[in-house]
Amino acid sequence: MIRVLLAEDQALVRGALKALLEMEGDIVVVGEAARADEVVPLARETQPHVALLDIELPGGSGLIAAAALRESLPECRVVMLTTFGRPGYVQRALAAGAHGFLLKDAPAAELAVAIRRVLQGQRVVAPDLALMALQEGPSPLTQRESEVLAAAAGGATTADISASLHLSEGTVRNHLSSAIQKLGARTRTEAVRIAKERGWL
Amino acid sequence: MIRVLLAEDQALVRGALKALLEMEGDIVVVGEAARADEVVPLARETQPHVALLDIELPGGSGLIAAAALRESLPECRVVMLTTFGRPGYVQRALAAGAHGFLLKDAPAAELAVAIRRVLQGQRVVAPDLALMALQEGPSPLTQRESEVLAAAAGGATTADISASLHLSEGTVRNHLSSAIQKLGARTRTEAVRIAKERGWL
DNA sequence: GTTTCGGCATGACAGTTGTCACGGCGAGCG
DNA sequence: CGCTCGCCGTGACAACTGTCATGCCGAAAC
Repeated sequence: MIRVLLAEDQALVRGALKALLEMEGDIVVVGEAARADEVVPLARETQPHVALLDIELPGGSGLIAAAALRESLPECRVVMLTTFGRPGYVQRALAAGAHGFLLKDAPAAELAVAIRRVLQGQRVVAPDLALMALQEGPSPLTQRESEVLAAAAGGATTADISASLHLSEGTVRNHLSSAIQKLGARTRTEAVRIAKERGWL
Repeated sequence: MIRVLLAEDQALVRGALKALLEMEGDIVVVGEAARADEVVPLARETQPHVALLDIELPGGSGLIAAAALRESLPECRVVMLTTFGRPGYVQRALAAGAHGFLLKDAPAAELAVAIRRVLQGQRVVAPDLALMALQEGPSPLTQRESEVLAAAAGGATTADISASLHLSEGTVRNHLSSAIQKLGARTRTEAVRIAKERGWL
């Protein structure tokens, strides 16, 4: 039997995925987590062969959970599961030690296939996503630019950002201006949208 | 047997929900739609007792599909299913003729229960959502304000909005200013964020 | 029939934002 | 070492944004 840990914040989807997996016969869901910080303790307790992690989880992202899992249970394979094909996520997920990366857009039959492949040591990435990831490349933003842009995402003003990051307003505007140019945007708002679409935020 | 139509854009989630429902024994999924505009034709063909509609669907929202379904198959009950508890959605969904409104946060067991209740003529709304909907009330924005705010959501400038809605720039700024005040925001970006959170966009 | 409200518009104003030029500091590199 | 690059800052300027006062129009409400 393949022992699977399931991390997904929406209970209904989590329950449905469990039903789907257990229809396979040779798969059993040994643990269910709704938050990122529940993953490692639960994995220690249940010793799964594979952890299926949603990338967007409360209590820290699935990426953090994947890295933590890699530390404490190196034997456990990690498959990331996510809604949007943000290409930036793929690189970050693989860097965090994930063995597979699936979209929720994929057909249901593919899930069990992916789990078996990953258990055999293969890396499984949704093909169109892999392509996109190669095309887009990694984020062109420096760390500071990302921070400033992230702070601007919620609608904060320049003054708000400068206060929260302990920078001068002029510097904040410079970083934003740089990010706007790199992303081909015309306003900070547009830059935020583009960065989010690409998974760079 | 209860005949169910399933509309959900993410194939994996759709397949998983189907597996969950069919575990019940007395429920059969007779149709699966990935887009809003597939719902009515598919329903005509498959004659379901209940349609389970995600609110966020490509090809028009689930709200539109619900209203169209109410027109062409009045016998068919409608249950909306959504990710976020945007209170504004509840009112709009009920106005569109939905009989139930569930969150994907709800426990998996609740889904079948809700379907059976709705079939018996009851209205089923997730209790915490109903409360929030009453607290928040409907959107305070006029139609024009909503349109302008929606156009601003993607990062468009005042000039862009005025062009796409055939208004003067001054008028756009007035509508935005009004929306910003009504929402208690300080910038258009913040107003967009607040309106989205409340389901008013 | 007068009042109220939403929509549309103009003009003016202060404040914010995006850009540019310029300089300084520290880290990595040939 | 000199060079580049990221980071931080300043000052200045044009453009954009948010607000306000004021006005006109049509529809709904009293």
